[in-house]
Amino acid sequence: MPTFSSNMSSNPYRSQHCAALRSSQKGEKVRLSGWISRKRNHGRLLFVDLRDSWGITQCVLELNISPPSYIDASSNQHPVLTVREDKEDITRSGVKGQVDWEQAENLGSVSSSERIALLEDMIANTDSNSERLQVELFLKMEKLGLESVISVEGQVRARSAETVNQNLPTGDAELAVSSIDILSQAAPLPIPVNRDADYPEDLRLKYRFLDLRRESMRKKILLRSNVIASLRSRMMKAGFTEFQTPILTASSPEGARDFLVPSRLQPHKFYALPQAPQQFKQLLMIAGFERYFQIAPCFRDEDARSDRSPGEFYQLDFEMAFATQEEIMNTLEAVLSGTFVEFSNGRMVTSSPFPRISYADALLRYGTDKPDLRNPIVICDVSDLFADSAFTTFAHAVANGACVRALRAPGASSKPRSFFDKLNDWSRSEGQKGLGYIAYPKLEDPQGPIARNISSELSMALAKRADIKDGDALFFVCAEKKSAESFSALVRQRLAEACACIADNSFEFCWVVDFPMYERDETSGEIVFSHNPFSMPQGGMEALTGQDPLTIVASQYDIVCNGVELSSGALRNHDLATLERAFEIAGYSNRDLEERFPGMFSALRYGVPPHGGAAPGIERIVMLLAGETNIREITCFPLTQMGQDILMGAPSTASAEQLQALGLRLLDLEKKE
RNA sequence: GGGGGUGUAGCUCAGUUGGUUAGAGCGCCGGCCUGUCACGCCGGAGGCCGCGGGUUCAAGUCCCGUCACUCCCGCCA
Repeated sequence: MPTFSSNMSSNPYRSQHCAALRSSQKGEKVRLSGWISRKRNHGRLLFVDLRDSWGITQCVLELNISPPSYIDASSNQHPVLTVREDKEDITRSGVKGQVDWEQAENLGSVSSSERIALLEDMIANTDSNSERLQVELFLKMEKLGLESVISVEGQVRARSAETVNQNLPTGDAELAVSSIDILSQAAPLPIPVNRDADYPEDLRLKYRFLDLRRESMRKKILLRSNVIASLRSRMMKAGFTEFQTPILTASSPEGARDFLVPSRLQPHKFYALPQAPQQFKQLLMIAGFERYFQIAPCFRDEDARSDRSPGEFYQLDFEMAFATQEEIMNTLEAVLSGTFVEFSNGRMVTSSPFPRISYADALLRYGTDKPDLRNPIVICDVSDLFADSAFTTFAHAVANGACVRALRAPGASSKPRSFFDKLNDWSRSEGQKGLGYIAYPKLEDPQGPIARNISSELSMALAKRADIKDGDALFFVCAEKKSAESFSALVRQRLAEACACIADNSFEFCWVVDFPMYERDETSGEIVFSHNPFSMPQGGMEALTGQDPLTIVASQYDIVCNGVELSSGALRNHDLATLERAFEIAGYSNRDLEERFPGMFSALRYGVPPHGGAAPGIERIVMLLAGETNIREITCFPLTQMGQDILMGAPSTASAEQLQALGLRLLDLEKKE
């Protein structure tokens, strides 16, 4: 909670904020401003929870007035009005004498305007000025809708022991209101603000300014801000300088669809919004700024997912010159681990150094290049063990090039038969031939259809390789390599959930390194860049000229937390000849390179320091720390899945004048129909 | 581009095999209430059942189409 230290003695709205009230201020005169969060009206006692950016203070109004002189003071009725059925008779001037307190309980109701008129009359007939003010004040507050903005003045009171609210920092005090300024009245709310419940996405986005007033949303948005501040200060302490790079620019080498912005001064030409400041940060390296960073907005015109906004997101983009891959990784590791520890709230964070896993190992052991290490299950290859085995289904498949992967399910041997059958059915629904298993209630007593078909030596060998303990079960995925990898990743997740062995209160980091530089495009059969084309291949020019391209690995590294890829990074290919060769392998000529990346192409000829960097996604970091799986929950004003801003009405059509200025014409699609 | 989910009061939701006047909680309006903190109690208003078409004696309910939001695949460091 930030402290509020500015001197407010001259501020007309408040002398302190709503989180600061304490019983030690008893008797002090205080002015507060904020939103009416809740009201509790007891008829002659009214509580108002006043909320500002910092917290909540309970305000109290009381009606503690004696009846006016024309009322029989001995009657126990209070003077806030009830009137007779023959209310037609009642006029402002004629109230006197017609208020019949003896019969009040049997009387009908009056409209609120009548009530106010009567009260006004009563006030006029009241001798006491302070009582008149009390009634006025009470009515004024009573009428205000939730979320109206007011400024109140009053005296601080200590609450009696039994009325202290332990849930509020301000709970031992309250403000006895003596005056109210209505700054802005609120209409009835389309969505409640003072409750935490689920509301339809479109409604929340249409009234995002209300949605953001909710406590849970405030917390997440503030967390985001604090995380960014922490990242920024850690980067600066590590000697990095923040730079701004253009938003209106040319296409960058990331592979996504660009957002285009038409140029007015250059008709029929377009800017692209940056998919990442990749080229600019490399140009800054070449310009001699050796440690660059930026909380960089990035734009990619791709379809949304729950963890991926349609269009824009932020990265902690950084780059270092004269640095080795290890130095870059250590730098980022320190920043991320420090930030995660700072905001972890007691959750475990992997201690440095984070484990390093090769891309090939990751695919073997976890079936994915972004492993969730909270899951203790490790996949192992058992193709060789089954190759000449009596279990012919696997033996034949292995002979035909498939592989068999084994997954240990801790403690699953005691699960009922239906557990194994259901998993088998599921695997078929996922397009697999099945999901075989051996249950090991005791290591030397393997159970199940596969176990009956193979030698006990093989059962033991499998158990040994998979590190089976008494009570575990071992599952087998048998498929062509790529399919075996991706499916065993699903099985690994599913088994962990079934066996409840995922630690959900920790942040498990790892690095994945040695990514392949190239891969074969499955449809065209051609060799294409597997990831970032600007990465330096390990072995440099030698590797590019003397090696099968598909065996070349790049100096590229991903950092992964709980199965979420936070960032990829790389040493960049800073040598023009090597870069040209790298592109040549992927089918690009020097001319292609020069035309697509003229700035980089030119700059690489004038003295380039070896450099590299990475760019962790801000939203992914915040989502992990906030425990959210949906990016809209940590974004102030997100777009819908279809890329619309419901609140602001974007995207919208352009006027004919706007289009004309851009040299464009409206395509009249409607007329086509 | 493809597949799934949802759509009933201002909000959250219930609504049986297709069958009378579509319900509840919250909110709103009115009444009562001096220690609440999701205050409580009583009463009231509020509905194009997303939209369009179809089947039927009869549709919130079944069928077809469509729109919006959403989840996933494709796509995307």
